[in-house]
Amino acid sequence: MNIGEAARDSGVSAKMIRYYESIGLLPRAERTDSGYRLYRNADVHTLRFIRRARDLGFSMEQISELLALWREPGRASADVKKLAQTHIDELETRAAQLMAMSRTLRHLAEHCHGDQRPECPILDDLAEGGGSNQQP
Amino acid sequence: MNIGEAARDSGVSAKMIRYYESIGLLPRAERTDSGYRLYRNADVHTLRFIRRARDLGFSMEQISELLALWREPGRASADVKKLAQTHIDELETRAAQLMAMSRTLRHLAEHCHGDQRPECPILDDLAEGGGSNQQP
DNA sequence: CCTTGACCTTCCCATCATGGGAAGGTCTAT
DNA sequence: ATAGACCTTCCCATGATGGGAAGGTCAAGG
Repeated sequence: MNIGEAARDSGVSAKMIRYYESIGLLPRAERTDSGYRLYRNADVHTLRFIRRARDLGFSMEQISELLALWREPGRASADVKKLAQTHIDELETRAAQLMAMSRTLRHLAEHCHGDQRPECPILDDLAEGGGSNQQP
Repeated sequence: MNIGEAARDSGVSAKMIRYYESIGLLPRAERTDSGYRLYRNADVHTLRFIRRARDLGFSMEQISELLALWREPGRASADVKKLAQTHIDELETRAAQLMAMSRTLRHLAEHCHGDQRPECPILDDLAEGGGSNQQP
């Protein structure tokens, strides 16, 4: 099948398929005589793997490692789990940072009248810097 | 003062100060005869405002609006609050997405032995796609 | 046989906020 | 006068993705 069909079947855009090939995440695709890339069902399978890993927030580099482990029959599940755990920790760290920002902002917004008057603790905090809001 | 001192005093790198000027977030700085940018305490104040807003995750565009409101004595606090609320919602949405990814991955990792054996539910899920994990 | 439209190719540009670094000018203290 | 710290502008890179242009290919229908 051509790249368009592979894209539709996998949920990965044709643009991204080419990009993944260009950065070496995917092997160079076979080509027709006229230069069109050719894909088989196994390739679509791989593309779906990549899309799901992206949906779980893995970086391209991590996905590259996941693909290598996936293709290696003798892998140790410990290696996969370690990779996953690293990513879980990162996701939770990032989520915690966002929540901390949100919490700070919510506290400020609570005390903002939100009417026609100009007084606003949100701007006051930004201007005067009530101190760091990123707790140690 | 020169840009380096303004950078140290505000916590915004010299590189970023020039960038903010280039995108119009800051007015063009005064210059010495030899072309050096000149800053006053009020400018450092503004830079700190920007840095704090960045620390709270606001985008440059939002910061631009916040600065405009800050400088406008007749602003309505409602406008500030609305901007903040939009951002709070976005932060919480993003945090929730990260947490959803983390939760899915944690569940998969729980069932992964994490030893020398190759069987691994994490890879299985990526390969077979236990279905969407992003709830509707 | 030729046209049309859908598809493919490569190449370049843009995002967002930030940093790195090069090449070259300026300032200050010795 | 010279060293060293500082400044200037300009270009490039990030990560993952999309947009779009210019041009080649293919299948179907007249």
